[in-house]
Amino acid sequence: MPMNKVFDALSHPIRREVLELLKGGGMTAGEIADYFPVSKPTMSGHFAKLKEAGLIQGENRRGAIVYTLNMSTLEEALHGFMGRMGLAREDDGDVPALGKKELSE
Amino acid sequence: MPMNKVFDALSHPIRREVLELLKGGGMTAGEIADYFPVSKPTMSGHFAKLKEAGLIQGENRRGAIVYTLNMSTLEEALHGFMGRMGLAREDDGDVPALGKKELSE
DNA sequence: GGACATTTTAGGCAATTAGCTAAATGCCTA
DNA sequence: TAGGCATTTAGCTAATTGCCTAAAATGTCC
Repeated sequence: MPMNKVFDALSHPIRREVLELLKGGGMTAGEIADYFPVSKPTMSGHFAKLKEAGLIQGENRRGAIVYTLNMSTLEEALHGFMGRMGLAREDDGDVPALGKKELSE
Repeated sequence: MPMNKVFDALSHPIRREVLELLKGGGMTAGEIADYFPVSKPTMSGHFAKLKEAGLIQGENRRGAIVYTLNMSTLEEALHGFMGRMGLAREDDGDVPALGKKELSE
């Protein structure tokens, strides 16, 4: 998934909080919406943006839509950017962007 | 620094690329601007947003302004969000957000 | 102090975003 | 199939964003 859309989706605090909420498991659109002080249509727009970025997906379940987190997309974008910034995870081993020569000058 | 402003600043690809560029050391506003296909005033606006988020700082040096990266702000925001999402770094040890009881059900 | 280079501010414009209410759609269940 | 609940779409408004050019500020150096 394009990193641009992921970071765009992450730029709104409500959308970040939705992801955090879904960490605990799938929730219906209405359940999620009840956590936030905005209208359901507004929340629907936030869901659309998160879905477009590949961060969540919706599934029809008995008349309601259950949204679930797509952790791998988030992980990929975040780790991708951190890697490019030299903020790699410890188990990644080395720092390919900066070799010995550049470090010593 | 407020995480909201950091993620807002990170939402534009040019601003993320500026950070990446500054990884290699301080650069003047003009030098940075030359890397991007937009006008200098537009870049100045991007710098302002990065500065407001605490991601960079500017210093006067012989008639030019040298911007430098503030890695700790980026690290704090990114690790903070990842921690809340359960995407902790490997050396963080455990996963405080989900204990044994919740895992087994 | 004056000319020059660098960067930001001002002002303007088109597009996008975030929010709302009201209406339409989807989908169960009786 | 009709009613009802859940969700999205439509249509609107206000505010913000991102970009531009032109002008102003800031600071250097002669």
